[in-house]
Amino acid sequence: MATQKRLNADDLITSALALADDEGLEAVTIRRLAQHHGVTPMALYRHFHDKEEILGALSERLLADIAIPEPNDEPWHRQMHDLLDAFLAALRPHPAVAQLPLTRVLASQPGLTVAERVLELLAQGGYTVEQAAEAAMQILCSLVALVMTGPDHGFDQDPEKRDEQLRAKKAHLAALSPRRYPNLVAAADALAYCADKDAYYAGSIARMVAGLRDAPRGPGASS
Amino acid sequence: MATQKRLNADDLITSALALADDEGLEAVTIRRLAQHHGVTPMALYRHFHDKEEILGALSERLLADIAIPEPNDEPWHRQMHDLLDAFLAALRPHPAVAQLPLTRVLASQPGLTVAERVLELLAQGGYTVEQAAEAAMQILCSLVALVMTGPDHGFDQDPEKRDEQLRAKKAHLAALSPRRYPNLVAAADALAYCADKDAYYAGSIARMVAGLRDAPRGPGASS
DNA sequence: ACCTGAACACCGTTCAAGT
DNA sequence: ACCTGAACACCGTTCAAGT
Repeated sequence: MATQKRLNADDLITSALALADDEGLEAVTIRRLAQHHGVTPMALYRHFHDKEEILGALSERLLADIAIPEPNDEPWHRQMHDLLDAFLAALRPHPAVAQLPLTRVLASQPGLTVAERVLELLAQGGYTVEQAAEAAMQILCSLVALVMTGPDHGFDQDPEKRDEQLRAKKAHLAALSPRRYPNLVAAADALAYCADKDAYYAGSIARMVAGLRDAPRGPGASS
Repeated sequence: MATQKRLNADDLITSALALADDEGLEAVTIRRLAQHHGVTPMALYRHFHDKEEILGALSERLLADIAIPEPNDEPWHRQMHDLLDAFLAALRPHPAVAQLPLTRVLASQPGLTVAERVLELLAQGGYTVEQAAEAAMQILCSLVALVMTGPDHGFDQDPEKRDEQLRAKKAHLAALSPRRYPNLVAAADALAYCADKDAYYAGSIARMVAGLRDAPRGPGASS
C-alpha cells in the first residue's frame, strides 16, 4: 500500500494505529504491518526489537497527544479536572488501543510528564508523597478503563451492524426477569445506548475529582 | 495431568483459571488446556463453541465468587462501600484474569446480580435511572482496572525475579531528571513498591464512594 | 454422544544469507 | 545498514472420520 523506499519507525506506528482503529488491536500484527508496507515481516525487526516494543511505541504515541494545560491560579482540583479532561480527549479517538497505556504510563516520556503533573497537583491538594502516588496511579487507570469500556468502544465500525449489536444488548437486558432484576430492566435503554457520551465522561471525571478532593486520605482512614 | 474419563466444562474452567494464575492469561490456550486434560484440542469444542466462550465462562467464575452483602440499615453509601469491597475481594486473588469481566459484567448471572445491586443502591442514593446506569458501569470498570494494574499483578511469580523487577522499576524512576520530574523522583519508592496493598485498595474504594456521594449528578452539572 | 487426525490459515521469532 | 527466505514452534478452527 504505502510503499516507500525506506522503512521508518514513525510510519510503522502510524499505520499500526490506523490498523487498530479500523480493525481492532488484534489486527495489529507484525505480518500485517509488513504487508501494508510492502516488506517482509523480518524487516520490522530492524526497527523494533519485538512486538512489545511496537505496542510500547503505540502507547507512547497516544499519550503524546495529551495537551497538558498550563498551570494557572485555579484551585488544584479544578486544574486536575482539566488535566483529566485532556487525558481523556487524547484517548477517546482510539478506544481500541486505550488499553495499552494501562500498564505503560510510566514507560514513556509523555506518560511521565502527565504523571508528574498529577502528582504535583495532588501535592498542592495536601497529599503526602505516598498518598499521591497511590491516588495518581488509580485515577489514571480508571480513566483508561473508562475509554476501554466506554460508549466509543466495543462495537462494530459499520453503523448498521453497530445498531444491530446495540439493539441486541438492550433486548437482552430488557428480557431479564423484572422480579430479580428490576433496576437492570428499567435501565436497559440507558445501559445499551449512551444518550450523551460527553456527559458520561464529564460525570465520571467529576466523580473522580470529587473523590480526590473529599475522600479521607490516610491509610487506615475511616469513612 | 488430571486425566479423567469424561471431559467436563467446570473442570476445564478450573484448570484454565489455575493456568492463568500461574502463567498469565496468554497461557490459557485451547491446545494447552487439552494437553492438561490428556485430550485432543478438538475435544474442547464439544463443551465450548469457541475460545470466547471459554473466556466468558472464566469471567463468570470470577464474578460468582463475589459475596454480595445482605441489604441492611446502613446508609446507601456505606452499603456501596461494602459491596465494592466484596467485588474487589473476589477479583484480587486472580489479577491475571481480572480484565475479563471488564467487558463481560452484564453477560453472566453473577455479574448481573452485582450490577443490579449497584443500581439499587444508587437509586436509594437519589440517582435517576440514567445517572445510575452511567455511574454503575464506570465504577465497576474502575474496580476491574484497579486489580488489573494493582500491586497484585504484573510481576513474576518467582519472588526473586519479582524483587529484581521492582528494583529495576524504582531505579528507572529514581534516575529521572529531578528538575523535570521532581515529584516522580520523590515518589519512586512509593510508585514501585506498594507499602500496604490493603490500604491502597481501601483508599481507592473510599475515593469512589466519596465521588458517588458528593459529585454533582446531572448531565452538564458544573463543579 | 464424544473424541480423534489431518489440515488450513494464521501468529512471533531465530538464523543464515543476500545486497 | 537494511532487507530477504526458509524454518520453527506455536495459535484457533474446520471437516471428515472413528467408536
